[in-house]
Order: sequence, then C-alpha cells, then structure tokens
Amino acid sequence: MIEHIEQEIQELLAQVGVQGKIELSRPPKAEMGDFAYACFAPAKEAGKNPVEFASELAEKLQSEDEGLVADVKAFGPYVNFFLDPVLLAQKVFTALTSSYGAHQLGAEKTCLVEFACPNPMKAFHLGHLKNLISGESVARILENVGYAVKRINYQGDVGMHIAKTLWGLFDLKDQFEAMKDQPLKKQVEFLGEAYAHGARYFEKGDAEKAEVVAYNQKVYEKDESIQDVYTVARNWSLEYFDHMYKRMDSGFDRLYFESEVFTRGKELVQEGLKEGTFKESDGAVIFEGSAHDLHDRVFLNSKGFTTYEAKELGLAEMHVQEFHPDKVVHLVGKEQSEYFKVLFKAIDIVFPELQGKEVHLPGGFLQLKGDQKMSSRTGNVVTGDQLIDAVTDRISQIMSDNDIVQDGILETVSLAALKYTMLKSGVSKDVAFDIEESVSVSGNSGPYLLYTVARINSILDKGNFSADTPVDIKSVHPAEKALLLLISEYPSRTKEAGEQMDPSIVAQYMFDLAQQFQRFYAACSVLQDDVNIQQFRLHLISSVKQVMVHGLNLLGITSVEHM
RNA sequence: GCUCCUGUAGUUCAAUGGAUAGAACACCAGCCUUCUAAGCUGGCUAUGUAGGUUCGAUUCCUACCAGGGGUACCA
Repeated sequence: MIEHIEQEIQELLAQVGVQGKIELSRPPKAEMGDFAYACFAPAKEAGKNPVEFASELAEKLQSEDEGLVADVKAFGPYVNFFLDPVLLAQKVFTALTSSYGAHQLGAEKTCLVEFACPNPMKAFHLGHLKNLISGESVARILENVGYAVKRINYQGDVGMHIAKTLWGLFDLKDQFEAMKDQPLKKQVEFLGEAYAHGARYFEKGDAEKAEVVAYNQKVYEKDESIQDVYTVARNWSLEYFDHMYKRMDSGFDRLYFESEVFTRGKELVQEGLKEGTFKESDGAVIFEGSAHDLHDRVFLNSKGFTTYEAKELGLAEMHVQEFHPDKVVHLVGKEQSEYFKVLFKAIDIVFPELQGKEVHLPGGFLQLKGDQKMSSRTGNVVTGDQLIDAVTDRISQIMSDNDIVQDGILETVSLAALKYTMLKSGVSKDVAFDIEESVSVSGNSGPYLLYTVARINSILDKGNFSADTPVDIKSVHPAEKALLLLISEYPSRTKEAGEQMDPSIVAQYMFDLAQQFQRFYAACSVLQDDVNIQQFRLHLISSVKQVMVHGLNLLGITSVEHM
C-alpha cells in the first residue's frame, strides 16, 4: 500500500529529471511532511550544495503539483512531500480488503517450523513457553506471506534426562504408583521431582552414575523391565504438553521423537562413513566441520551410540519423506548456533535436496532476575503454568477495579499480556524476567492493545456506520492523517516480518498503531453532530480495528470485544 | 587460547549510513458533568572506550574494555 504512494512520489521526481533509484524516507515530525527525499547524493553528482539543490528541486516540483501530493517543501537538504489527506483516506479505504496485509511470497511452498520441543518427563518451563509463543507467531507470520506451514515439534524421549527420571521413578516407586490416581498437574510435578532426584544421585559418584547410565541403555534397547513405567510417564508428559499447547492457542501437525529417528540416524552416519562424508577419530565417528571453517562434531560416540547430531540426520530424512519442504525453520536456543552450522553442512552433503533450506532461528535466553537461577537439575524451575498464574493474578486485581467484567476475559487478557511481552523484543533477544513484574500490563503491553480494540468497539456499537458512504470531508486532523499513514504501512511491515521471521516487527507496529489511535481518541470526537465527519471517523476507526485484529492474530493474540 | 553474539536513559526495548537518537516502566506535575482513566498531556535522564572510512556513524572497519554463548563423544 505505502509502496504505491511512494511510487507516485518517485514518478513525480522522475518527471523533473531525478535519475536512478529514488529512496524515500519519513520526516521525523508530521509538521515537516509525510515523505522525504534526501538530496545528498544527487547534489553531489550535480556539483551543488544539497541545501540549494533541495530548494531548487522543491521549486520545480511546486509547478508539477497534482494528485496525491498536495504540497512540496524543502527543509535543509531534504525535499518533503505533503499528501492530500482526503485523497489519502480514499486510497486507504479502497485498499482495505479482507486480504489486506497478506502476501504471496511463499505461495506453493511448504515450510516446516520446528518449535517448543520440550523434553518428555521434564518440566515445561519458562523457556519452552517463550519458544512456544514465538514459534506459533512465526508460523502464523509465514502463513500470512503465503507458505503452507507445518508446525512440528521434536522431542527427546530417550537420553540421559530420561534415564535420570526413570531412576528416580523406580527409586520412588510407591509414590509413583500413588500418583496414578492424581490429577495430571500433580503427576507432571512429580516427574519433575523424580528427575531432580535422579540428577542428584547421578552426581554422587561413579558407581551411582553407572547405575543411571544403565537405564539409558535400557531405554535405547527398549528393555521390557522399564516399559510400563516409561510408557506411563511419557504419556503423562505428552498429555500435559498437549494441554499447554491448547491453552496457548497453538498445536502441531507432527510430533517427532528421538526414539523414532535414532536407528535411521545411525545407519545414515555409517553409510556416510563409507562414502567419506564422516570420519573415524579416537573411536568415534565425526563430521569434519573444520574442513568448512567450522568445528568438528561427534555423530556417533565411541560406544557406537548416536549423539544428537546423528539423530537429526534421521529426522531430516523424515522431513523430506513426509513433507518435501522448501524451508525448514528450527526455532532453538541461540547457544546452539554453532552446532547448527555444522549440522546443516552435514545435511547439505547427505541430503542435497535440503541444501540451503535449513534455517536456525536463534531463540534468546529467558532468565530470572537477581540470583534466582533456573535449573531443572536442582528442581528449581519456574514452570509455564506458574508464570501464567502469576500474570492472571495481577490482571484480575486490575479487573476488580473495573466495572466491565465478562467471562473468559481474564484468561484472554492474561495470555495477551504474556505473549506480547515475549514477542515485542525479538526472538533472539534475551528476556530478563521477574516473575511478579516482568509481564507488562500497561503502556507498551498486550492489554493496552486489547484495550484499544475494546475502545473502538465501544464506539462502533453506538454509531451507525456504512462502509459504502463516500468520504465527504474537506480536511482531516493531524491525528487522523497519522492513522491513515500507519494503516498504509501495514502490508510492508507484515512482509518484512515474513522475510525476517520476526514477530517483533509486527508487535512494534501494533503498539505504534494503538498509541496513535489513543492520541486520536483523546483529540477527536467520533460521535458528533457533523454527519460527514462522523461517517469518516467511523470508517477510520473500523479500519484501525481491522488491522489491529489482523496483526494481533499474527502474534497469536485473541482480541476481546469489551474489557 | 580460538570463535560467535551483545553493549543506547535508573530499568526493559527502538532507530534501510541521514534531520533535534524514539517508546514503555519508574519518578514528578496536570487531565474524567464529553465516545471505557488498563487512557491522554507535559517534565526528567542515554549511544562502553579510543581511533578510522564518510558531506554525515548508534549503524560500517580496527583495537581495547565489559557481559554472555560455543569450542568432540550433553542437547
């Protein structure tokens, strides 16, 4: 939308002889105009001072005035353009179809988005929650630019964490049996305790360590003696995770497990060893990343067990067989950046059809403020549920002061607060967390966005608006013009978000739009005597609402009618 | 040691190489007989250090300082 507006200005500039690619920017203040052309480069080429060049250019453009551009003025070395607000309004309203903000960049392409990835039998903690929220938003943003998105979730149901939990469960067998009648939440908490119990035991000494490792062996070999306990505990975990996904309005098309890929992973490495893709080194099988300016990594350890690397090879093969993806996005912690570089290089060689399609989207750390260190090993974790509960408590306090109370609002507003806090600052950014305070509920926050929509709804409920009414006004308020320009920017922002797979671009835009609406709300009365102005403003705010709801949906946030 | 990432108001975050470095929280002062005060308006405070490239650097380059990650059988 905004690119069409820019195009008109660029054509205007070309008409008066400006050559080459014309870059436009936005002036810092609305009083200085709506678009700006910086004259540094062309002035240099013409051998003139940029300030003189700008004023001469502005003068030439003055006589060309027509259409959308109502006025042209030079400000120092810049030529600034003022748009005709009424024509702008008509243009914006016409463009606002139901597909406004959507794109076709990924049309006919399948994109896998791998996220959440909690480990069965361990806690679903804050980090998983952030990853789940980010991943769901990235998936929606990619769908919005046209990709056929498949949400996938790769989970470690074998390995040492499972062994530790199993050891703990067998050691606490009576408690485990008693848990079978308890609610799911208790069962999962108990699994966390069992894990911490096993992890502590593991670190006592070599004999204890060996005892736990024996369980690992049994898991890989699918030993009969552990199957009952293993299956029950795994199911508790998965059922619980599923409940979390639903609560957060997310879900997956395919759950992958390490247990289904490790055998094939080992075969692939052994085949690759024969072909020279992998090498033996100190009894282990490695991929020589060092030959590609990276570092070497072990794919099969000296005991012949698959490491995570080899399992991912098996996983990649399943991706190809099941989905034939054009793009595979792994939303995983940024501490694994170097690991992924090596892995992708190996995948490139083993599966040439995946070359250049694997992407690591590094997730930031989520750490607690102060000395509260989070460690699932010591059992000192903040779970996703605890955080959601803490947020809900705070929102309900605010709501108790409010007259308007509706069922279901508390959960929706709480999730909006939580999701927006996680999304507004970029997937890769670390988030420092104070569980009681860090989820903001005022200012630049999720509830602020919902409140904006609620205010719009409140006006729309009272006004009689018909979208067919033509725009019949002489001038607009600066706050109205600012809203129109922001609305026109929306599609370019969703496109950028899709290209960069970055929800924070959408989140920041949402806040700008909401804030601009609130300023408009304070400055302009919608329901007023002048019918033409009233119709225009109703049209304007319903446009704002359309964009707000669309953008909130990209963030995975459900809007509310009233609050 | 090598390598990757990050250093912006008291705090959390913005800013395709461009105009007076923007917001939010906190703090201070105002605004509800007018469409929802979870709001609006005003005030306060910032680019780690030293060089370089450029008409112009928060942005690019070099060195240093500080914090974090990775660096073979964990993920």
